[in-house]
Formats: sequence, structure tokens, C-alpha cells
Amino acid sequence: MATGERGPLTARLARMTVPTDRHDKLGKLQASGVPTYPAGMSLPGRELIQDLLARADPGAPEGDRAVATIAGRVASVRDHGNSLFLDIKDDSGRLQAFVRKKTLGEAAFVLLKETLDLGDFVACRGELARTRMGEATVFTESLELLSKSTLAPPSEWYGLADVETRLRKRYADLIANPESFERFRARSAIVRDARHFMEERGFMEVETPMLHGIAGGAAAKPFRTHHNTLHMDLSLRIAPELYLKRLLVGGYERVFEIGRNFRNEGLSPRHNPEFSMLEAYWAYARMDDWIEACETLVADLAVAHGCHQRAVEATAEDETPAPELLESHLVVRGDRVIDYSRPFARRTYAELIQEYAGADVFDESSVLQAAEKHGVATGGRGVYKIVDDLFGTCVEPQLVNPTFVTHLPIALSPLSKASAEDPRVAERFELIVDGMELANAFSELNDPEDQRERFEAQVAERDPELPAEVDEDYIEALRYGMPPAAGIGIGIDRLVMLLTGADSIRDVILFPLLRARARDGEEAGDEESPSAEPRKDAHLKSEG
RNA sequence: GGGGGUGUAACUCAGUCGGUAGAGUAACGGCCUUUUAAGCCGUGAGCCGUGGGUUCGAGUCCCACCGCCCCCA
Repeated sequence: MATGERGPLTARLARMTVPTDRHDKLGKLQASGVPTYPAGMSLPGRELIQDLLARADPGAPEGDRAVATIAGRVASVRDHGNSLFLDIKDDSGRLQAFVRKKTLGEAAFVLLKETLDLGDFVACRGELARTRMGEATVFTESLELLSKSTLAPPSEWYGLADVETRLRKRYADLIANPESFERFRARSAIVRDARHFMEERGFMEVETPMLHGIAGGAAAKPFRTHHNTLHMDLSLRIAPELYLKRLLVGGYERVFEIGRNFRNEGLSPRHNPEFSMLEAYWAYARMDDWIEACETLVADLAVAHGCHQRAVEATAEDETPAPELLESHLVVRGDRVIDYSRPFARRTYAELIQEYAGADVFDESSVLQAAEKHGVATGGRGVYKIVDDLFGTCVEPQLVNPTFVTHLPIALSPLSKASAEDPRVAERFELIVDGMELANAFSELNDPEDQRERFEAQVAERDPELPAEVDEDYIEALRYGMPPAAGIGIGIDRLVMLLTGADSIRDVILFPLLRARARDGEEAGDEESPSAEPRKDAHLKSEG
């Protein structure tokens, strides 16, 4: 907004496309000396609706009633001529306010009726009591305009259904769709609980760079950028892994980071170019320790937060959720009911490939044959890539209940230790839930020479999804000695999807990346940057 | 990149065989002393995604483009 702009409010708003009727109301309010966006506002005694209802009994007898001040958005108005019923909605809930001409005074009441709109923010002060119909209500003695709304909010009754509007104007989605509002609350609570879980187990939260010279720690195309003063090409991180492990070298034994990773790849219902991970490293631990910790974390979160989804499903069928349902390990997602009871299933990678793809992971001809049969591309690619595709096509979609997939091929695991029993497989697991990879963990490779060889093999592949050069600094760090350790990455967005029943990652990211919309009166795509970074600005937006 | 779907009022949606652009909600004007999807009477509201084509006539049929959704590569 043009905050520096001066001049009468109505004149400023007239230059914008304010609907005429709401524009007239602004003038009316100004003429009456009522500030539409008052400064220096203080609301002594203002309570959240939820707190008020917990503190005071609306059914208290006359003379014993609480006086309350509530503030929020006008969500509904029922006009009865000489009185109004308003629904006031705040962060915590919704409460009715009753406003009478007799109480408020003729002039104030008339002005209110002439100017009040859905979406306005107001404060109401008065006694909390019940109406004849038994509805808890603030019998308003004074009402104050806190902020005027000049655009009509989306219909509360029908909600906001248009997917594009919901994503581009998330605020409108949050106003109109309570399930969306609650879902992002659930996300916050899930992250908070996950953080608490890690802290309780003695892990220290750290922040590592998002700007990397060499984007390593995963196989993905990075977003590229440039630092002007240092004349450095940089990438947004695709994973924090190599920095977190440098901290193990430095002597911290348990570290974790919750944060954003960036991968310059396609969008899908389960992929957003920026997404959140919880990544943790644990010295002197092995893969099995993470199986225990991960299982505990996910199962506990499912009981604690899946209850929201169970309640949603129950209410959809007009049933009151039974108490045992709210404490269960069952969480609904679409037409699946996912059972998070411990222990989760444990299967080996080779076993699953055999069962669902009919191939022997360690036999090339068997893999090629299966690829042919299942329509997986083979041309000019390493066997392990084909196996990986077979797993994604044939196995992953079949695993609905949480399943630890262990003994992944070492060729797919360039940063993990090989198993002591079988050098062909890594000491590694992936946790698959409802066909999605939710977590990935392994015993960390700490042999600098072995690591160098694997990096060099990656560079030799000349794959745009793999680093183009060896991260010498990381190798050097390993030379100083890294304790034996195991690490894990847990996809936060997917975790929230699973526990809230969301179908798309966009339903759990407040502001997902969307194609830039051509502005009116401009030729779209005409003089757009011809470079390979068409959406650079969407990511590198500076606050400065 | 390929295929399918979709785009109509602020919101949710109808729109038949190609023949004057519709409803509910919201808004606006009335009536109404406790309603709750308040009610009743009345009014206004549209670049039918954009551009082209076929036709006497296009929201509707055809082509291209744009956005969004889904599937596939």
C-alpha cells in the first residue's frame, strides 16, 4: 500500500476500485467524525471470545452478569429495524452481539446501520447474557469501528470454492473456509510438537545456510542466484545435510533443523518447489535408533493431531465422534483409513520389489524385464535408476499403512554407510505412508575417501540433478573425523497432509508457488526474461 | 511436453436444439422490539477467461491463446 500517500481518505480510495456503496459509506463516516482506520487504538479489557465464555456464564442472573469487551470481524448481520444482531468473529471463535437503537442512541444507531458492512472490524462492550432463544450474546452498550472493509468478503455460507482464488488470495480462503483456517493451525501445532520432541531427546536446534556454493545433500536441480559484492554464484539449498554433518565434526552430538529446502523441479499435488523438512543428526546412533524415534514421533503426532481429521470425518456423517475415536491411531485420508499403531511394518527393499514388481534388485536382466512389463523407461540409464522408478511405480502406491522400507541399494544412497552384513545395501530406511515418502534415514558415511569416490562418481554422471563438482570442503571436514552417526529427514508438509487429510501439498502451504498472473493491459510473456530462471523473483524477493 | 476437465454477477452455481443473460446469497431501498442461513416487499448488478472464425444470429459450434485442476512423460 502507498503508505506515504497523503490526502483525504475518500480521495485516495476513489482512485482504487472501491465499490460505490462502500465508498459512500467512508464519506458518511468521515463527515460524522468517525475515523475509519483509527490510530492510537487501545481496547482495555478486550478478551478473546473463547476466554470470555470460559470466564463468564452467559446464563448468570441479572445483576450478576459479566461486562465484556470483544473485538473482531463482523461475520453476519441480521437487521431488525430498531435493533441488529451481529456475529463477531475473532481468532478464537464467534459470538453474537445485540445492538439496540435505544441503548446506542438514535444518531449513532442510524449511522451504524447506514455504514456497517460485513468484513468490518468492530469492538463491542456490554453485558454477556442470553437471548430468548438461549444464544450467548453481548448486549452492546457501546460499539466502536476499528477498521473498515471496502471489499465484500467471500460468502460464508457457500465458502470459497474456486481453487485458484483460494491459493492466490489465501486470506480470503482463511476468512471463508474454517477447515482451511484450522488446518494451518494444526500445521503450527504439529511443528511445535515435533520441535518439542527433538528438544526433549536432547537435540539442539540450529540454523545452517540456505545459500550454498555447491548444492549437495540430495539429488535435485537447484535454484541459482548470485551474490553481487562477493561476485559469487550461489544456489538455494536443496538439503541442509552436509552442513548439519559438519556440526557433528565440530563436536555437537545431537542437532536438528526445521526449515525450507528449494528444488527447481515440477509441481505436483505432493511437490512444491519450496518445502519444509525436519532434519536431524545423532552421533553414536544407528538406523535402528531412528526407527524407534521416528515411529514414536509419527505415532504420537497421529494420535494428537489426527483427531482433528477424525472429528471432521465424523461430523461429515452427522455423528458425534466417540471419545475412543479421538484417541485412536486411525486417521482418515480420502477413502483410506491409515493405521498408525506401533509397531509400523518393516520390509526390505528387495522383498518389496520382488513382491510388487516381480524383479530381483540385484539382477540386471530381471530388472530390465520388469521395467518393460511395467512401462518404466530403461534407455541409457543406470540399473539403480530403473529400480528406483520401479519402486516408485509399483511399490510405493501399495504401501498405505506406515511401512519402514529398509536395506535400500547402496547405489541409491551416496551419503550412507554400507551395511556390515551386505555391502550392496545401505544402512538406511525410508518411511512410506499412504504412498508417500515421509521420512528417510541412514547411518552416515564418515569415511572421507569413500565419500570422495562417491562424489566423483556423481560428477562423472553429468546429471543436472547431481552436483557438478566435488564438495572439497565437506571432504576436508570429514578428514577431521566425524563420529559414527545416523541422520533423518522428515517431510513436514507431507506429515501435515497425512494428519489433516489434505490431498494436495498446496492445502498445507499457506502461499504455494503459482504461475505469475499476467497483469491487465500488459502483453503476457512478451519481454519476460529469456534466461533459464523465469521465476527467480518469486523466490529471491528481498525485504530491502 | 502430451491427454482430459474447467473458466458465466462480489460468492456458490444454472443456462435445453444456436434465438432478449438466470437463481440463491451478498449489495442497495423499504417494513419489522430477541434473530440466528431471520423474515416480507422492491431495486441494481455481467468483457459469459482473451482473440479470431462459422452463422441472419454464438455463453452455446470451430480454431488459437491464457489461467486453474487432474493424469501421463
